[in-house]
Amino acid sequence: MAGNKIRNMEEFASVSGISRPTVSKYFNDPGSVRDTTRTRIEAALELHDYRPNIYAMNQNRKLTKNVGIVVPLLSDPYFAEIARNLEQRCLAAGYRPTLFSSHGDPALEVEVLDTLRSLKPAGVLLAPLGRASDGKALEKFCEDVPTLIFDSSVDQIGLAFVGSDNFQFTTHITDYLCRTGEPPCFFEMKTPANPNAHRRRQSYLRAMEAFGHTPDVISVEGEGWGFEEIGLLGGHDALKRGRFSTNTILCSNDRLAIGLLTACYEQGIRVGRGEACLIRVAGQDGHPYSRYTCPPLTTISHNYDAVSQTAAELLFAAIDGQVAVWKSTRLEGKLILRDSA
Amino acid sequence: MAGNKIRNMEEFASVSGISRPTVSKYFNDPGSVRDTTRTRIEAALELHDYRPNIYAMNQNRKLTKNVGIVVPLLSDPYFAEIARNLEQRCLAAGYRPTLFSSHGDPALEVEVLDTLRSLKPAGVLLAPLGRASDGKALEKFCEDVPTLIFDSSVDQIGLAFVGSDNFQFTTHITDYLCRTGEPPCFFEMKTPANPNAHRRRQSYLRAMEAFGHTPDVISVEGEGWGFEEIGLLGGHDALKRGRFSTNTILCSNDRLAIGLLTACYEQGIRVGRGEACLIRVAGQDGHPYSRYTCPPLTTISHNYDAVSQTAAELLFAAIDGQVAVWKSTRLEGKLILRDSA
DNA sequence: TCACTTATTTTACGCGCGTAAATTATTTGT
DNA sequence: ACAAATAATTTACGCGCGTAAAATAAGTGA
Repeated sequence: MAGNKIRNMEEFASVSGISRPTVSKYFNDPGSVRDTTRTRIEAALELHDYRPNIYAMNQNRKLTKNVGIVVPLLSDPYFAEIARNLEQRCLAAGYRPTLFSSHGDPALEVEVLDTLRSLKPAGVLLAPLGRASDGKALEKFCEDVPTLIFDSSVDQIGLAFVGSDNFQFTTHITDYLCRTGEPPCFFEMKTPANPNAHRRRQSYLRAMEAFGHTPDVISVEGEGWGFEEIGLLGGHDALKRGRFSTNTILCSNDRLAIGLLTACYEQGIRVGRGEACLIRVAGQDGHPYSRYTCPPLTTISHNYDAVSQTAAELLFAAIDGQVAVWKSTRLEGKLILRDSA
Repeated sequence: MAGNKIRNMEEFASVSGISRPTVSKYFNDPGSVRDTTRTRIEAALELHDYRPNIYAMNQNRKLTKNVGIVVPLLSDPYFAEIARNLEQRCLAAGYRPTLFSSHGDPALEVEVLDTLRSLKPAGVLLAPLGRASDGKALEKFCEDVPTLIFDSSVDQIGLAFVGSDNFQFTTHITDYLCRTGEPPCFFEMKTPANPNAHRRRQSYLRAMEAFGHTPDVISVEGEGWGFEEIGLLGGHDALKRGRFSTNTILCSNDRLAIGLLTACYEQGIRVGRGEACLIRVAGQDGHPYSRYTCPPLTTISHNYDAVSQTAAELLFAAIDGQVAVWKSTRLEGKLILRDSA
């Protein structure tokens, strides 16, 4: 570990008694050299702690071992969580993940893609901003770089899409709410950034129709990615104006629900399934904070593990040259029953 | 923008009518070439959209334009927020920021530093894990790479430390609580990961003594970085056992408070300053979600902007060769009055 | 043991750019 | 307009490694 200073691969090769090309081969794929050779290299590695210069390494390679992970908003714990999950899978597969956030800004998203391009990544795991994304730029990027789209689907671009089955999400939780009380109203943003929101509204409408109930969609104003604030303000407004036609509210996503719950609290409206409760509120996403709302939020949760595993595996397969036709994988969510509904 | 494919700087230099060394100079610092030259290069840039190969660029440079940003846990919105802030300042200053998270794991923190080292960064903005950090590894890293420590201080390492004045935080909010009601108990983790927690407890004890009250510290069990869960479980336990000697609880941080508020809710204990409220709860940090707890959390907030600005400026100054002796900057927080206390 | 396969070594080149030194061109002050 | 100061060009080398081709060595199976 703490030996002489090794300046380059040449020197390291000589102290390990192996030729430089073989050492180079080892670093590109430790499994590609003979066992005895690998052992000798790793023994030398223990003694001298040398690391190849990544800049020199990547200069002459068409595809590096880099993998870019792009999410719309890293300060949203949902994306932070899935990014962390993906990051570890990349590491485990021998790639070097780099995290990027578009910070909710389409211009930044394009900049991120440009930056990414210059990194010559082996592949990219991209969760687009959605509606606001520069579709042309995304498409062009996907042509140049093996890109797997996750979370929210934008056309049929990239290698494949992996996300959650919004139809199943909303249908399932709507069904639950109908069976256990009054049928739900649907609380959403009027102009949602994310296409999943549209699917959820559609699914709500269809599910309500199928169950023989009259749907009621409350679309609140608000731009951007401050969903809690939008839910809070829109919730206050809707509550004051008596906009909810039943005592049950299904929110388009958990962050909106978090804001709505705060609005309910501030107006002294007790939420939950208990006797003394006036309304029920449910969310969708299984947001890391949904456990800690008051009351704890009933929601339908993404299968974080399955989504990230599927996404990572599809990307790695494509990187390994396994060509496959574009496909969309949508995974089912799991209902998490808590006190809010 | 959409012109012929330029393969390298040589080709780009020829189409722009400038020599390659001058073009190289331009990319390293656009201000270092004559105005007319810069204009011509930028005109050519419009036409051919060439970007230098970053690997070749960085190979021969001792210090790159990279800046590493390391936080203990990116899924904590507090760190996500400050990381975003720092990221944009780096970008604005012409650096290439890269985000890393230690994910609460000391071993990962060391790995991150190793990775960072191989990126030859011009500088690093590092928020250590704290108590659990491998102090030796941090110190060694700081010797090799210009590193500015922020958020939580570990010895006197790196270029400087920038963070919040925990003493002022706790003293200020304790004072507020004492003036407006019963003096607070202090709710904390028994073995906090972060050294700031120790400072806050000390400050609480001192402040209570100064104000002539008897302190009461409730230290709850729990390891790791799942503070909300620790606050929830510890809160339930403490409430059931009547551990709080007054009706006011000051939490060591907002995430703990979020968990405690949920515990209160689940036990039907009304929190706030109103008539019908049994207890008051306050936090510390100004966590992005503190606005959306029920009731909204009174807290003392970091000055995010000032912390990140100071940190960034100190690092950039050091990178520019402005030597300065190690110093610690601790910025005051601002009390945010909401309904919880 | 011999032929065969597979892995390693030797040799050599090039990637794209940083950078230094000497020369030439351009700008600036007066 | 001329000398001085500044900037750009020319030329040339090297960084650390990928990688290809040919030669050699080391394992493998019968």
